[in-house]
Amino acid sequence: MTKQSRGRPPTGIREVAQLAGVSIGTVSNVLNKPDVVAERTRERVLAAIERLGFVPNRGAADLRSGRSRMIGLVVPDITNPFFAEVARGAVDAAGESNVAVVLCNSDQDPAKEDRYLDVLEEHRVAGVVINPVEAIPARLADLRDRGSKVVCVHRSVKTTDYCSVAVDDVQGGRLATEHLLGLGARRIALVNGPVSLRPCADRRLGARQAIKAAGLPADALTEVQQPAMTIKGGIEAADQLLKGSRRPDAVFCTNDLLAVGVTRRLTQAGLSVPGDIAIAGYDDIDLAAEATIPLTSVGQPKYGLGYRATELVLAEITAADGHRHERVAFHPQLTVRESSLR
Amino acid sequence: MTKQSRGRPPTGIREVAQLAGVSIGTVSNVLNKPDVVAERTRERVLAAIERLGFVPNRGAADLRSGRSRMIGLVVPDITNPFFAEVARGAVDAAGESNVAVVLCNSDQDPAKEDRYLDVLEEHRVAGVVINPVEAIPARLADLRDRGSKVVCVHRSVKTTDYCSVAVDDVQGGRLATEHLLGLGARRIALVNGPVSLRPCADRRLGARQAIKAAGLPADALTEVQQPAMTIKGGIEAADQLLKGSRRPDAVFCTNDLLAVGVTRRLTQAGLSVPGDIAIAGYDDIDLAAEATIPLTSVGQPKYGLGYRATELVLAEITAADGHRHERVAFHPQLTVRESSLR
DNA sequence: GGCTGCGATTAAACCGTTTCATATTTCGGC
DNA sequence: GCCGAAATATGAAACGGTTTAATCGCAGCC
Repeated sequence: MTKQSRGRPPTGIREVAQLAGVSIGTVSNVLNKPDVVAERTRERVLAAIERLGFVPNRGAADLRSGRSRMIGLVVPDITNPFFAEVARGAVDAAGESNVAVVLCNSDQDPAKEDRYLDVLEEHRVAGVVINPVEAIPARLADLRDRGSKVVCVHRSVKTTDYCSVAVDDVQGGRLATEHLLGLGARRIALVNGPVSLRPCADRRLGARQAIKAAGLPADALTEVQQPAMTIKGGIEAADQLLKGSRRPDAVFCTNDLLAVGVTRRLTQAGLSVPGDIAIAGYDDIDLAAEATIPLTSVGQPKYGLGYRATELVLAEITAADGHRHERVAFHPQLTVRESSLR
Repeated sequence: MTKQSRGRPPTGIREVAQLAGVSIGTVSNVLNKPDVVAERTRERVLAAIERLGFVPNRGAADLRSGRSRMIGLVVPDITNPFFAEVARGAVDAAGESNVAVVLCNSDQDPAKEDRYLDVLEEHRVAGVVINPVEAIPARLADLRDRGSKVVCVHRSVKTTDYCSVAVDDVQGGRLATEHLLGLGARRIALVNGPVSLRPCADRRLGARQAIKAAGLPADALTEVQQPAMTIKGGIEAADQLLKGSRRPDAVFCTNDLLAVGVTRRLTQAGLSVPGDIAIAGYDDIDLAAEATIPLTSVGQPKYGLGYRATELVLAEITAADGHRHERVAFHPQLTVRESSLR
């Protein structure tokens, strides 16, 4: 229990040393290289530590040793369930090594990202796991020069200057489209977000690949773009589909909210899902499984993404120099639910 | 841009001092009490800092000054959207003061909570914002004795030993029930989780208060308890309601997932929501607004909870001794949607 | 002209550890 | 019982800043 009265000078390594009757160097050894100190001594020191309720000051230790037991995690928004999962994975992985994770929300704002990176730099974090706003902010180089290892997560990185962990969106697009084709669909609508976003572009590419591989003409895939990837956006997209001359027999939405919106509008219009039109979404958010018509969706191993990225950064931190940057590609996974059951 | 070649000795305060032709003490002053140093000198120093790309080592500064620019945030699970919001609020509030937030997930496991608190203690965080597993772990006292300020969030605290921020669940229960009564409901079913959970007990209490205040007999409120507060749990609860002799004319569920389940089962059974039965949920999760029948729900200012708690802890940290602990109670807010429209 | 007072600057001590060169102890072997 | 090597323990320096007491320069004042 080791109560201390408020305000008592904090117990430090020297008081432990004094109580145990050894030098402070020995106490330090007990803490860091227990095998180098004789058992009897070690026990005595440990007893003193216990008795005094001594908790080493990691900051001081880090200062002297030049190491650091903190990493930064920079995500656009922890409120986004996707990144919450990523964060969870990161924190868990770091926790295994007793490394603390500093959370930062960039809000997709380069300036904000910068500010947080400043903070991380000041704290001399050992590493940073980041979903960068821009492709590769030059800023990251500074960070690394200052000694922090950097790993990019959920963003494809061209350079081999950093480790990175991402999910193959092209494959995901292919997966969903192949599934719909397998159902017998021949006129597939792609409800997409802004293709300026890499994931949207990649998922579309995957869809096209699947169409081509199936030997179908390119116009078997028609695209509707929607600036906002929300339920409302999905509803609007569905309206467009309903207006069109040739109704599709399947819809692939590049995210689940769009898919939910589309589903809602189509059923509302009297069409049966999946009877008349099969639907697949992307991201496999909670809502997908819980929707009135459970939604087929391409899931991403979000937790794994964060976990692995953090493992990588920890490895790079520990690595005795010889470190080869790694580019890890996770595979998306298709979960088939009622919305595409025939 | 200030590039540094890999491995160059990191620029420290002394190199800045040398370049600026001043002592290191002056540089420190420029950093911490800019007004105490002459303008000309300050400019010279700032120029040197800029030129060298100097970034102060916060850890070293904290060590000597005894302060700390980090706080810990301990939540059960960042993956839970509720706590994601809280975290967002906390990070934002801390960011205002350039304080870093270390994220910890206790998983409702006292042992895990303890381990994370150890980590925070070692890092000598200035404060901790925590949603504690148990009412008030004795552990928190240790933390505080070590110098960290502690604020409890989203958990009612009996003692006045800590600041705390919580939402009034009794009021929330009352709010929802009053609303249903106002609709003309006279037989209300309460679909509740385990009342061993404080929020569940409180929300029920609020419901009862509303019934009583309306001058209705206590049995105007019937309760169905469900161990799992999930959609599936809601479906099962609805089954019980359907079996019962006197069908209720309104249902108050103590969380939204239950409510979604109940709604789904009732409509599936041919009943109209809100026509035959009005439904209200609790928490106002995203799903509530996005459900097929948008759900009336009692919302909690989650973001505000985290933001305020962090403000409090920062204030307590800064406070020059004279600090009175504060118990902040947030008011829940009812959002009426289709599920209870008449 | 000497003294005071004040703002600006400095040098040295210090924060709590780790590190490392050095000192001391232990111990097997003869 | 002695020797040298191996095993342990030690003390001081160092990490990168902040803090404090002391110093410096200089204007104002009698």
